[in-house]
Amino acid sequence: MKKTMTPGPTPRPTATATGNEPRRRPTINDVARLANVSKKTVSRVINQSPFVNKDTRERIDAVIKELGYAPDPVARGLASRRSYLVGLIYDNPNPQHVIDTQQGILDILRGSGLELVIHPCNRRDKDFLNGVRGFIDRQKLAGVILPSSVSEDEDLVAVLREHDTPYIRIASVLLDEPEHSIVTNDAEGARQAAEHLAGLGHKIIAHVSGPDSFRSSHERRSGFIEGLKTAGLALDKKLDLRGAYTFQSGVEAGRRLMALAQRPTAIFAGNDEMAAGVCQAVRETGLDIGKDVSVVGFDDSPLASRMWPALTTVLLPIRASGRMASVRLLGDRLTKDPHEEDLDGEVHPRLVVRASTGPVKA
Amino acid sequence: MKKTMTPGPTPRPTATATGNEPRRRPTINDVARLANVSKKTVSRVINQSPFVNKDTRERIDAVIKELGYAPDPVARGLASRRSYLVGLIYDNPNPQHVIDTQQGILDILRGSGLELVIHPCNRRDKDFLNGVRGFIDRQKLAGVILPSSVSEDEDLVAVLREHDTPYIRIASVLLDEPEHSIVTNDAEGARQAAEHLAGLGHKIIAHVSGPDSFRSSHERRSGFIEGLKTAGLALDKKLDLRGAYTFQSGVEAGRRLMALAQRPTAIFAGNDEMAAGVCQAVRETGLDIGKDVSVVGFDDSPLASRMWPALTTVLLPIRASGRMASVRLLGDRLTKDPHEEDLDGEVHPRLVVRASTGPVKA
DNA sequence: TCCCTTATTGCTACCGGTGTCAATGCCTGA
DNA sequence: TCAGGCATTGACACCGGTAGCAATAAGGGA
Repeated sequence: MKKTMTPGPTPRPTATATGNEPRRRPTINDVARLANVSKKTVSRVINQSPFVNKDTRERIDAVIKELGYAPDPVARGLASRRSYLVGLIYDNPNPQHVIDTQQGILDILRGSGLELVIHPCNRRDKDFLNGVRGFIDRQKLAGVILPSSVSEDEDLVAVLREHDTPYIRIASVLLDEPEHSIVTNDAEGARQAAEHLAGLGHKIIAHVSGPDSFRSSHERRSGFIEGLKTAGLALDKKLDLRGAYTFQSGVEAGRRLMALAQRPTAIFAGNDEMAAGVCQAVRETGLDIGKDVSVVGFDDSPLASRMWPALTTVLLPIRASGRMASVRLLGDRLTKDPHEEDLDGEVHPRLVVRASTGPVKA
Repeated sequence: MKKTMTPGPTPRPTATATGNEPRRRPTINDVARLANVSKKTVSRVINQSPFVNKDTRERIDAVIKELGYAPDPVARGLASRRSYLVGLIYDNPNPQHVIDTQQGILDILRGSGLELVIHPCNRRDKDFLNGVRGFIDRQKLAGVILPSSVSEDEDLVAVLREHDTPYIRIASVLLDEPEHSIVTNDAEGARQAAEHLAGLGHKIIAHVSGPDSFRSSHERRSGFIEGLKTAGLALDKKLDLRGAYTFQSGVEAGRRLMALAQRPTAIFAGNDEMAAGVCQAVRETGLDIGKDVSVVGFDDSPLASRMWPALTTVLLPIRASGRMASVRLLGDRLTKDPHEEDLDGEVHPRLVVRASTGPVKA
């Protein structure tokens, strides 16, 4: 239908031919012209407006398909004052968490025309809020997802509200209205860890918790204590240490525990990083992990399965929480219907038993 | 100059007033009006056009500052047919690589008004190219960065060229014109590993390489062989195994090596994942890592420093390569001048000696 | 003094969509 | 037969910038 009559060489095979000319993407105007309607009507069709006659809609859909037309998200963003970008803000975290969250979000975004823009930040940096402000103000994000590393920051959330940016917080407990939250129920996982250790006959059990500033530290600790209680045990004050979710802090806590007159026979660390550190400290003492001392972590990071002996830990379904967050955030803007299980607002941790735990020595 | 004379109600307080009304962002029109110039001239200023009178420029800059104006990237994207988004496409995430690359890119993007959009993919999926095509066609990316997991895919690169999307490939060796490449010189690091082991007196040294399909596997292997040669050693065919860059493949290769009549006293694995697997296999035999058998990895992943004993490995400056790629990709679009060291087109690996290697047993 | 250059700047038309609101056609009840 | 209501559709302005080119002012040489 185009310049097919030119007598010259290379007569451009078919419609999809890619000569070396610019090859412009079809626009809404092209569709409108070919379907013989106004662009507004085409716009209605691509936005699934119910006020379009069935025949008209079919005709337009046919043209869209023939042309391979897809609306330009940039233009849509400008006109509607809402970009087709989803923001992910996070702080330094555990790489595996980041990756899993990204994957989860993308599981949902894929095919919807939305893209994921990432924005790591540093909450200790006093300028971090301005960075975030710039980010969400510049791009008019379709929404923002806040994983656990930043979801508890009320100042951050205030900024989002201020800019009318929809958001979802992923956290160990409910922090907000349920519509804005995905709950990971960390306490549940810790409880399982406690029951597992108690079930192996351990009585002298220690805990190394994460930093005070994270809600998850408290949740994991209190879930653990609760689990112990169920088994008729209590957490001795001397065996209740605080770490910082880092490997090094795990090493230090482990050393302190190993130096005690009455050493624990089992240790539950608030995450795998610290658990790995604890293992190192135990080894320094010449004791065997899984035999002399059982160690449990939290997260099921890649580290856990690659350590020697492999670490018993609590698997937190981060990727699933990312999917749920996206579904909740975008709901109506998604093209395909989400899976049933992603509609739920919470995930449940699960204990993964490996070689780092064993029955208490007689 | 505005509608100040209207007698009606709600005379709209002042320009900067922020009641609780929406608080509209200033636009180029606001700047133009206040500076008493046309928007085109303001546009020239924000785009650093040289054809603006100095006084005019200063006046406009002052207004911009006063208003806190920042151009809307979406509108700019629409008008200029180039978004302010940088794409990162990658496969197979070694999480740490992904994170480091993202960080490196963001080190440079930060403050430039550009954002990072991520697009993980699966090269084994036959539809992956279409996914990528949709991605770069929809968003008109300012550019794309291809880290080593995808940089060798010529079909992918062809798609980028086809869509006139600028790109940079990060790879172990030069794959393209230098302007499109960042080179990581993996061979160099492997050579250091060989020299280290030879220096410890090892003679019977094995290698577990990555999969054939990655250039980096060959580079690391041939660098290693070269290093051995320098030390007067050669890589025995029986000790030259192929893995898949996965933990499990490392375990398997390690077992095979441990089953040999003449066991190697040192093993160099093509990455840390496999090295961890090798360590596990060695342990199964009852031998001690670092004493009976020395093991060297490649990447310096978090795993390396958290293992017991900590792994001697080759640190690959991934983050720096991400920075370089961004600088090369965006050059002129960046607001602040890049650091000297980020202008270089290649990074150099470095051996990190830890506890998994030691002198050969007498 | 006048025409031609060069330096600046603004007018106007887009980019590819969306929002508002009026217009059109047809059906229904009075 | 006529007004009113519902279902559809389109005209037009606008989102916030950029691009091409004409317009205007100032400087220089003949």
